[in-house]
Amino acid sequence: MDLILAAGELFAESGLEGAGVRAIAEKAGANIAAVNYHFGTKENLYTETLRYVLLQGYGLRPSALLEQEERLATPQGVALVIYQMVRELFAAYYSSQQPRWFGRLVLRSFLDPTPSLQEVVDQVFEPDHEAIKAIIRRARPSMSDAEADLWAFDLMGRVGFYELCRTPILMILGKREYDQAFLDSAAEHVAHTIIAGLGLPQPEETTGECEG
Amino acid sequence: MDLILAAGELFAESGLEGAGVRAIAEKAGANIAAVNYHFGTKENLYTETLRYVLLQGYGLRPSALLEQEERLATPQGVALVIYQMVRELFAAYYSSQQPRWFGRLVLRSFLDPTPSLQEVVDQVFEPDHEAIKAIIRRARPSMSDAEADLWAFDLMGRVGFYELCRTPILMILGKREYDQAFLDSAAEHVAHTIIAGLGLPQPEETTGECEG
DNA sequence: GTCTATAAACCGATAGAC
DNA sequence: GTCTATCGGTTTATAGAC
Repeated sequence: MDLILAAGELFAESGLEGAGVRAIAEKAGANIAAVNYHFGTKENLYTETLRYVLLQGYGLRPSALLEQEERLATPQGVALVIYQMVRELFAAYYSSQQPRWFGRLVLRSFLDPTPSLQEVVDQVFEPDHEAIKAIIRRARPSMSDAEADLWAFDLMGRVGFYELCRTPILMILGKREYDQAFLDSAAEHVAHTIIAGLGLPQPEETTGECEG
Repeated sequence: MDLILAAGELFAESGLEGAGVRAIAEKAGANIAAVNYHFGTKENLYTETLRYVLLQGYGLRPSALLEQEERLATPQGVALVIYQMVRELFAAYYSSQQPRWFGRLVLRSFLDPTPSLQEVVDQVFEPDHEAIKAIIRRARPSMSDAEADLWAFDLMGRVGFYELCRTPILMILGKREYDQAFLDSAAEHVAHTIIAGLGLPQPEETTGECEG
């Protein structure tokens, strides 16, 4: 197993301080000295792991949705794009196809900021944030920049919430792990309330997975 | 300075693994051995710190709002209770009167669960969650239990988001720290959209602008 | 590049004097 | 209850053989 993949899983689980290079090397099937040989320090490995997840791991980029100019011409089209984006964000964070630690590592990078966070924000989060704002502005062109910020934060925050609060949410729900039905209903709820809040018409073909 | 206050600040900043007992004792102006003398182990100190913040530090308990039976009789009253609750939650998490590390420590306790989390969830989060659900049900009595869960998660998640993502949000906004005007507008946005989403009338006496 | 051995520092916990 | 000194273990990082 690659050192970055092993490190990402352990960093996501236990944090930068909690995960040791011994455990990382052992999980990767490599020698302890390999970490130092390839990355120099543990912090460098952490930085590279975060960069890998955000720049290569995630297939989803909301900014790509902006290019669908023709779909954004009508309120129905904007609603569908928002619906699709929320569903894909949930899939990116909670799909069993993605390693489960991707989202958790991203959240940890917010609580334990390293100098590389600025770079990742500039290259990933800021463009995505602007893209979400632009899509929202298609629904309400008169919206102020500050209010568009709040709507965009709203959207991303509600997706990340179910990862951040996974443990207490599962305790409250009395479940052992999220099931697909719950994640589906949560994604539907987020998409539905945002679309309704923006005054857009609800897409009809909801429960399915919109093929465009 | 009290050991718990010093520990809370450092645990919030660096996590359970990142904060050392030496640094905690030094910040508290106490001897290293005092930690072991009063709390036995570092994990016990962490547990007591979390308990202190959640059971005594926060004045706010949404479940207390449930007792205002007469205000919950009308849609206008329910809307006002929700509005007030969101404003108070924002104040509890972001007011300069509260130590800034309160919210951060709570978030960390979700990512690095200890056995004490179950107790805190049972005593604090689960009752508050049920209280929020009950208030929401006053607005939409026919709502299913599962949908009320999602609305309640929604509310809490959007409050906590600005603490969790404080660093990237400030990077995106190009600010150095939250100012009161931004926090006010964020709280207004959350309250406004939830009240509107539940089909309730907006309270008139909102300090902000939103007239929909 | 991969491994062993080890350095140098730090950690939490504690014994024992006061 | 407070302090010093220290124990035993762990950490990251690295030197050097292969």
